Amino acid sequence: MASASSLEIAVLGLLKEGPMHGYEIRKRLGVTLGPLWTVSFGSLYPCLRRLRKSGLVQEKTTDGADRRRRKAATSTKTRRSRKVYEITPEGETHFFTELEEGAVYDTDTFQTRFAFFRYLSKEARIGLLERRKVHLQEKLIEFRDSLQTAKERIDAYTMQLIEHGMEATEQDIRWLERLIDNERTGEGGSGPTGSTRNR
Amino acid sequence: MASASSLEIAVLGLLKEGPMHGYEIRKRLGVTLGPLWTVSFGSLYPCLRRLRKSGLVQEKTTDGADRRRRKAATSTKTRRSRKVYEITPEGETHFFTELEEGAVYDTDTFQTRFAFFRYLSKEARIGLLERRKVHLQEKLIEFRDSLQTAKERIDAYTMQLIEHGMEATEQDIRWLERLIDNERTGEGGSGPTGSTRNR
DNA sequence: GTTAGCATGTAAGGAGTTACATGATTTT
DNA sequence: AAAATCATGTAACTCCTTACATGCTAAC
Repeated sequence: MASASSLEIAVLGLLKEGPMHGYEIRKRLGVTLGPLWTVSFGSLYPCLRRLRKSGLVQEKTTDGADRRRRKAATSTKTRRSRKVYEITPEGETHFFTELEEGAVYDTDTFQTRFAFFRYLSKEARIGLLERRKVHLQEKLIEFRDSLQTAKERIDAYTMQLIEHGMEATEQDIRWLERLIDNERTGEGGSGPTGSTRNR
Repeated sequence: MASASSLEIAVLGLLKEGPMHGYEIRKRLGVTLGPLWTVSFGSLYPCLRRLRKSGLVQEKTTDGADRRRRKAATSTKTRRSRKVYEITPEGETHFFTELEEGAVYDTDTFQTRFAFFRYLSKEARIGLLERRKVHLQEKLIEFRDSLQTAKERIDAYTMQLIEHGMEATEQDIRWLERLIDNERTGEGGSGPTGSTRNR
């Protein structure tokens, strides 16, 4: 069971909220992970097949009436035969393991974990945030070294690029520091922790 | 001649400074495009082959002494047979076309163009910066709509993700505005334009 | 003489995309 | 009846990566 892609994690995390079919998963991805995270069907359906083959999700056995046999359904929308997937116990285990152990070196990977932070303990959340912070600080040092070493040889535009990269990284670090602070003080009002377990 | 990848543009741009072999190109990419831009050889060499087949670069005919025939060279480092590439006139044309017409929707694509801004006219530079700015402003609107539409349904952590995404985008826009301003005022001190044509 | 660094290249594979193919249901 | 939307899936392609294979030259 090789390390899962961000998409696999996101699908598992979404299915934890309840059984869903592919088309719906795609729509919800944009809501849960931010409007910029979109996935094509050509990527999503093969992903679902992989997850099913690994036993991390399964096709839901349509409880009660068999959808396919009904004609002219009673207001319950029938539509085309949809495959509704649900997460398996193995999928849950895998999801939690991946969520905690996930690499923090890649922005996408980190953001995918972050979007499902509500499923982690406060300690695990702080751990991931700290690891991400350390990584960004190392990145910042790389930027500084690069400026130091190449100072004379680099183009003014490259300089702008590097300086802007540093500013963006510094802003990311400040964001992480605020989040860590929020977690530590337990926050008592509109903060993250207990909220939005809306299901 | 399909639209070139960022790597192809970067290689052509680097070769405009003078003939180079693959190993050296890789080292210089990090200097010109910032420390985070690295490419593996497994990606670079096939790219060079593609560029040669398209006639955008050519193997330099070793002027003067033929490297391979010399034994025990006279202090000039011989090393292993290296293939030195140089940009062709077609490559130059292609480079300029791609540089000006390049998409601004993708961060990598834009940054690659930006790193070679010194080869563009002030008007072309301002044009690209403005197009990038418009794109980021549209992205910002997408973020805002997403918050508006999903307000009630989204998790507090997703909210943090979206808000941070917006802050980062706003910072990017301010950076672009500063750059546009610099270009317009023609800047008279340490600004971009005339500097660093150091070769 | 062995290790480190310079130098080029191939093979396999991962993770995504677009375009295509198909078909059901709802709205106009 | 046509068009839009819901719904699933495959095929071909892109662009990158890691791991491997090879070999030269300089330094210890």
